[in-house]
Amino acid sequence: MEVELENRGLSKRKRQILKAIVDAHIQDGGPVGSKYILQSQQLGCSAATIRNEMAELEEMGYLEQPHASAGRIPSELGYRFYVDSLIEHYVMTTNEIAQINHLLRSKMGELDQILTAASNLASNLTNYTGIAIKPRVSAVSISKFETIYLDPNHYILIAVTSTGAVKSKHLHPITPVSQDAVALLADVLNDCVSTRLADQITLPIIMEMESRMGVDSGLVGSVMKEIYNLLAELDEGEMKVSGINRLLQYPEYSNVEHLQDLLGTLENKEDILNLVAQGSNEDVNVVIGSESRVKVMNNSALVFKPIVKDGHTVGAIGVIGPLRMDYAKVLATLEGLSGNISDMIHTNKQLNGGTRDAGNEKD
Amino acid sequence: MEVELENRGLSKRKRQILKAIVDAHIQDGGPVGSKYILQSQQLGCSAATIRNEMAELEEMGYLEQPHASAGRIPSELGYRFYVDSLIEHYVMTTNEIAQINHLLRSKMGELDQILTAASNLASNLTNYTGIAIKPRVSAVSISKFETIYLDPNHYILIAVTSTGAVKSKHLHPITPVSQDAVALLADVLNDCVSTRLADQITLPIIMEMESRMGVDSGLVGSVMKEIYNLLAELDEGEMKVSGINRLLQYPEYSNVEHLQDLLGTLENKEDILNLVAQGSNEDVNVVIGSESRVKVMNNSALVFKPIVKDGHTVGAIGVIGPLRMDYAKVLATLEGLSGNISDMIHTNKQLNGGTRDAGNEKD
DNA sequence: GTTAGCACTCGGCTCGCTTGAGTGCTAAAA
DNA sequence: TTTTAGCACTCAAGCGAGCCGAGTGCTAAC
Repeated sequence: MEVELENRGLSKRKRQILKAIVDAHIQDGGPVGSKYILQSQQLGCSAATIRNEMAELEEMGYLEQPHASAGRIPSELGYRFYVDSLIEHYVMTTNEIAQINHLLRSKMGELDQILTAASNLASNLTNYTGIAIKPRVSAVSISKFETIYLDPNHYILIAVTSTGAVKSKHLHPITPVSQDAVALLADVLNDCVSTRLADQITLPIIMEMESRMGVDSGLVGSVMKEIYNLLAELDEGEMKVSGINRLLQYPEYSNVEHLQDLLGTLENKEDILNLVAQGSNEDVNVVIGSESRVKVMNNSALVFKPIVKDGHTVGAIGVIGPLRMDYAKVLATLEGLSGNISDMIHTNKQLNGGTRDAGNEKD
Repeated sequence: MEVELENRGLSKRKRQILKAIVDAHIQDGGPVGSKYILQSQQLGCSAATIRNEMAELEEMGYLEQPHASAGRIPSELGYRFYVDSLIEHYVMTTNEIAQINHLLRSKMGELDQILTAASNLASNLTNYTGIAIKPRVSAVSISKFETIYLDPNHYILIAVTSTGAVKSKHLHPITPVSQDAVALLADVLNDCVSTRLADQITLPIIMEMESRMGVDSGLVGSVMKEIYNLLAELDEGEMKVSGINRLLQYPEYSNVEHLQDLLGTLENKEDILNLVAQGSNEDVNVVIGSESRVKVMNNSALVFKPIVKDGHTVGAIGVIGPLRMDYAKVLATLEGLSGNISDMIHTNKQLNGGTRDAGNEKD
């Protein structure tokens, strides 16, 4: 009974045929006919039987026919079933593993850089478009402030967030300030603002700050405005795309409309950031075409894997491409990459005693 | 004689015909025939005469014929002559000016953000792909260091460059350090390293730093390594692209190869950063197809305007698109945008005493 | 339930035809 | 010498007919 459920009532033969069709279609992109299945698979039956099965699979919604006298192609439901139940585990070649190790190890840097490198690598290894994401973080606070005095009309405000990100703002006060005032400002901010969320900074707190700043209380107003901006920026999320040109090799994107849709989505970022925000934090997520509510994704698939540190999603890497994506390979690649990245950001100390710099995160 | 020279020996009529052809071609993208010129222009001669002139213009290299029985299209030389001598000044609509003002003023922030907003705007207003560039800076030094102590195994190094950019690195020393040691490190770095270029940091200097750090001399090695990395990153330049999808509306990019070439170039960034680095610092630069040594640009044109502050190029905005670009409009738009940006970054003090300016922050 | 056979469908390709925009050339006019 | 009118020529693009072949659905027999 469980097996029946998991297989959604598909006989073993139907599953084998469906898998063969998806595999073949992923490879050439053309419709797959009964004759091809007959000779590629070893199921002891004739083409006519296969045709019957295919007709039933179509009726069940797993296959589609582009036109009456063509073979079948998988429907979105077909891909979904394939990804959930039929897919074979792809084993990365030693060469691929070596590439991951080499590039990521050499590109040690802040999380930003690691993610960008990883998205590049994902694109290279899979031949689809890679994306690197820094997700929206809603409940972020600032854990530490610092100020750098440059001249009486110019100082820099530095903020370290609870996720470890460092942000800076240049400030140009109208009335000249002293180095001491700027230093005091950092102390006051650390005492009054840090570890508080935006909506926990109340008027009494601001008044206390102003009183502690004494003659330089005028600084508080402008600084607080910048802090709000800064928190808002953190809230936005970021996304980098690499390997757009790889899309062009897939005939599905010679349809200008599909290409335009996808490029528009990549441009926008909003839609994809939302999808990633909604996704599971643990697994690799697969979004197939119109499964998402994002209409523009209709003819494409998105696969992504969040990078988790200390229970927080600090980033994600992914791949975007045509529906007939080589899911097996993409899943394996993203798993491999994310494993490496997690290792990197969890190794706090390094062998060489040098720097190790897990970018945006907190310890 | 001077006029002759400036017009490269083209009679007034030839210039009028050439301009009419370029204008028409920019608009429809098709070859332009003698008949069209006859009725669009008021030059008192017949189609046959125009044909003769066109034949001569072709011989001189300003026009090309896609095939024997088609009209003419401008050659790269033709575009160049058009841009240099024939172009009419485009006057921005009040609506366009309002858009620039509104969006840029509302997007006050660090230079990064301004540039990105400007490139978006350039793309919107012109209907081509916009780019925002932070150029390579070769002779950059660090003007100020700061450190932020987080815990005995984790501190942050902050560096402010001579161009005002702020960069940060997380460091995780193997042996625990004290807050005082980290603070001392900042002082030592400010005394010994700041204002020096990378190749001016010699062994004696490093030894002096180690001696001043006392028991914590072990920190110096790892920090110096990060500083080198940081300087290397500054050296790289950055580029953001917006509105790639706009390219698809131009039939020249339905040629998959051309599109692939251009997308590849946009991906790479190297080529365009080089072009911008070579360009004039003052004017709007126009690079028409194979004029540049970048082969992949063969079927596209790049127009960009550097943003200069205190004699240094701190950024650039530009537009990339097909050869038959509406140069008049693009030139006007970029001039307008860069004017606004310059105003913004030169206003050191703001009415509200708020922020402004140059910063590229790192997390 | 499976198979063999057959008629049918339909996209994609090729071929030839027509159309029309646009040219170059020549010979006459200015 | 320059301009013009006229004419023959060229060639891409669009259209439709026709063929091909892969692949189907259906039916009748196993």
